[in-house]
Amino acid sequence: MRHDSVGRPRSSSRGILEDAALELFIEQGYAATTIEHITQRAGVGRTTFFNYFESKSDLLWLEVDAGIDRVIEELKMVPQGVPVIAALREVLLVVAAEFGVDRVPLAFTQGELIGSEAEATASGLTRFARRADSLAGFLAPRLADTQGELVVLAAANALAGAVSAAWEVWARDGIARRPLTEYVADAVDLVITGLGHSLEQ
Amino acid sequence: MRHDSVGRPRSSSRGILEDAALELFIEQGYAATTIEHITQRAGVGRTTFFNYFESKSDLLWLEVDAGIDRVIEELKMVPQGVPVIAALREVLLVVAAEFGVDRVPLAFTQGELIGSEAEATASGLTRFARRADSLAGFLAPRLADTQGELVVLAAANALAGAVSAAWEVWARDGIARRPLTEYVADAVDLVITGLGHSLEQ
DNA sequence: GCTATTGTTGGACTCAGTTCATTATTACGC
DNA sequence: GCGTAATAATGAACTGAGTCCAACAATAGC
Repeated sequence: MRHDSVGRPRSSSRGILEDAALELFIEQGYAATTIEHITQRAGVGRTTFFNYFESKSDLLWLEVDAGIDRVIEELKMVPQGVPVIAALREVLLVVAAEFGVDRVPLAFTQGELIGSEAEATASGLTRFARRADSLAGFLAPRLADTQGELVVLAAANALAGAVSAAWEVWARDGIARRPLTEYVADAVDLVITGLGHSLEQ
Repeated sequence: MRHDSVGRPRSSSRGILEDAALELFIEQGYAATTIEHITQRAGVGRTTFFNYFESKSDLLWLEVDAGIDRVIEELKMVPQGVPVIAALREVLLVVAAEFGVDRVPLAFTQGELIGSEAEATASGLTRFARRADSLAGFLAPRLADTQGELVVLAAANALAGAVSAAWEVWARDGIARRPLTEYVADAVDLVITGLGHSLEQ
């Protein structure tokens, strides 16, 4: 069988587990649903769950994880010598354009059902970290000549924060939401052009 | 209530637990230390631990938590009408100045000992979230007239990301570290003046 | 068909974190 | 001092996530 980039098996069990989990989350909420429930409904053994997901909360962030994967892919293809920030912005927008209303993360749409707010926050932040890491990995070699570690990390964190805010507001805007691209553009440009410039004077 | 060896009463076990935990983390690492170990060494019942801390990982972030508390306090005292971003920057620098080399979070100094990298990341990100929330709480009422939710959240997240990067690099710089204020100033200014301005052309 | 690879499984385990009713300690009014 | 109300400490029993591992099943390639 084939494996994806994270090294996890890819077969039909994954989709079955996702479907079972979604049903149960809607029926009884996230907190009340145990991994055992999910695997029982999916008709597989409990251990199998951990072949496909690292934790229960992974199920809430499938789309965000996919988005981050795509950003990493696209960043790999950016040629050297291109203006760094502009290229990064472009990649973030291109990937955002791939996410329509059918790809809103469960974490946001089922927010009320989750119950354990802390766990949702913590698991969401794991995505923030991965996003920040991916951006730092892109920036570091391209800025190392001129900038120190602090600048690279601060820039990566700030951009990751902006993109996270974009996803969150987009998801929360419900049926009235505009395309994700617009949210990401606004948030990222705020950081790129500067808070001082945009908000004050 | 417990008494120490001299027989003097102690109003709370919190300090004892912190000390016991620090010892054990250094002796055997974070992952290998259970809450039961900590409470045993502290001479206290296991349940008592949860009277003082929400989770084991809280012990890694005591100083960061204190810093966020201080920022929240200071932000409360900022008068209305003051330039928002400038005031915020000032508060972040003032609080950073309170943290000397004796207040480096265990999360960073004992990083190698922690073992469970994922848990350290996740617990650290909980602090990021609280920091972002505190900044958003400050910005929201002051920008609501002119700015939407996205701008407020993106700005808060970006600044929180920058400050987190500052703490991290400061902590990692080891014995050669300069004052935390300098790191925070650089990181925050990067976001305030804009990545485009600072990093490109 | 044979075999190496990859996927699935259950069982036993550790430990964080929760709940709750009970008991110790302290603070305080008198 | 004495009694009492508030607060802190405690143990016991529980839930459930996540890990480890050895056995077993399915499959692809040959």
